[in-house]
Amino acid sequence: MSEVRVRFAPSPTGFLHIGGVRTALFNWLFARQQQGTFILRIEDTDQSRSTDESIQAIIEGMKWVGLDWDEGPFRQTERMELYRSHAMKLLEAGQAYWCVCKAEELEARRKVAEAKGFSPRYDGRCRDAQVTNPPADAALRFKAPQEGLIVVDDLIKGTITFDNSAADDLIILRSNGYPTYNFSVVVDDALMRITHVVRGDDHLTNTPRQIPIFEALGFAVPRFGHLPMILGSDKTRLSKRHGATSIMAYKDMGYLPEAMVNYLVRLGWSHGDQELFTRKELIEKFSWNHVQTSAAVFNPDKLLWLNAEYIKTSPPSEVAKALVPLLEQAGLKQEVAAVSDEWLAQLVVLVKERAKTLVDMVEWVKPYFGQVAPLEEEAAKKFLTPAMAPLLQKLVTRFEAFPSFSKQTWEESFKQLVGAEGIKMGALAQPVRVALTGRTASPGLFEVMEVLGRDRTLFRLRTGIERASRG
RNA sequence: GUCCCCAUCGUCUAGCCUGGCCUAGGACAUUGCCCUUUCAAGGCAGUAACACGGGUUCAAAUCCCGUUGGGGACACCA
Repeated sequence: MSEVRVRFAPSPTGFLHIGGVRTALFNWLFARQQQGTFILRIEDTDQSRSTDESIQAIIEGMKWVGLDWDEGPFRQTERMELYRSHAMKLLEAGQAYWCVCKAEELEARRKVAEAKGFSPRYDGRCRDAQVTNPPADAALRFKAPQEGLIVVDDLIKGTITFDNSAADDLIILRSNGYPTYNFSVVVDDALMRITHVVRGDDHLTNTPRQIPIFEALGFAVPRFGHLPMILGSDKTRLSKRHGATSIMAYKDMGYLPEAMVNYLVRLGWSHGDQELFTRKELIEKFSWNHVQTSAAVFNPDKLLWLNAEYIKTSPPSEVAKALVPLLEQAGLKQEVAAVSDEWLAQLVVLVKERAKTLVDMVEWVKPYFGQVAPLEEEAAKKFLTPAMAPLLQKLVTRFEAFPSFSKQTWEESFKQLVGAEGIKMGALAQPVRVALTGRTASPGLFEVMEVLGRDRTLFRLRTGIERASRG
């Protein structure tokens, strides 16, 4: 049994796309399950579109979702000699030939063919021309087989058959000496001893182009697996117009990496009715034959629900840690510095079933920093009325009698007052809520008091009374 | 146009390979009710799908063929 070696091979032409993350994820899961090797390879042979910032974005994104690689990142532009020498091997073996057709000519001929209703493939003009003294700007073409069948046993889609009569003589070395995608992948996948090439569905038709190159080079052909695409709500390929597609955009919107992983893996893979998976479970349970064969529509609602689940069930201290940078961004840098990690975790517990994202959570958590409750004008106007002042004063007097805060005793005392006054719970609770949090919606009152502590609770109640007296 | 892939609730999916247990299950969303000091969360209930047409079979969501519909690929992009 040979060791499993898989790779994720993005091209650095933008941010890391969530579709890319999903592809990486399936590869990573398989590698971890099989105790194989996961390789990160940057396909940057298109020097006009590749950027260093994109490479950084890929690395940053991979790290954020916790997909660690065992080898790499390799950059194809650092491996040019390898592609050239293998291309020369094909030339010497008579399996490749120089093509002197100009790019513009090819373009024009393709258009003519298309207009006549023919397949827009290369017409093979230079195939038998035997160009032995190529000009500097000649391109090298692979002599693709013209008959026979290529049968691929796809890990996900099963047996797929392609007819070689439709095969094209691909350019493998451009006139500028750079290899093309279909050639550099083959050389790299072979040299890196990749055992399973798992990539997006959009590469399916590249497979019959690549297999003959593996064979011509004398390399073992790996297994292939083609993941279905992710679609937008209108069932077209997911793009910016459907919303955020960059993985880091989701970080910024307050999503947890574990939620992203869980969502992305369930989009196209299932394990019975299970919805929530730990990473360990994912590694254990992952299997190719439960990967869906059809494309899936990206559903932001379900992602949001999952994120809320993870906010509720993740260790509060970890959620707090992820929350801190967002609090700082929201202008609470000093306030955050003044409190303990434990208190922050307590704060997370207080609001965690109300916040669906960390960005939400920032809003929920704001009222609990600082001495004074930031009163919402409308709330204050409605509940902190002169008529309420005496009642609130009675409550404060009761609370002041307790030397320290106790949820149980304070709650009992509160209810006794409500009973004695013959009013409804809400009649007292809402004004108190506004005094304590400045808002009409908050977590349970006594949980709020607990987080605030005795002193601040009393302080905010007294401030509330002042406001109420003023009207 | 040519080639390839795909087809279960609005969406993600279970079931399909190895036909009967399917009166088609779960989840998100949605609707109603319950809980309740507010807002959530939670609980319960409801609406909602095998694309269509032929076969094969005692029996088809499951196997076969066709139609339709969707997606992808056809570059000196990856």
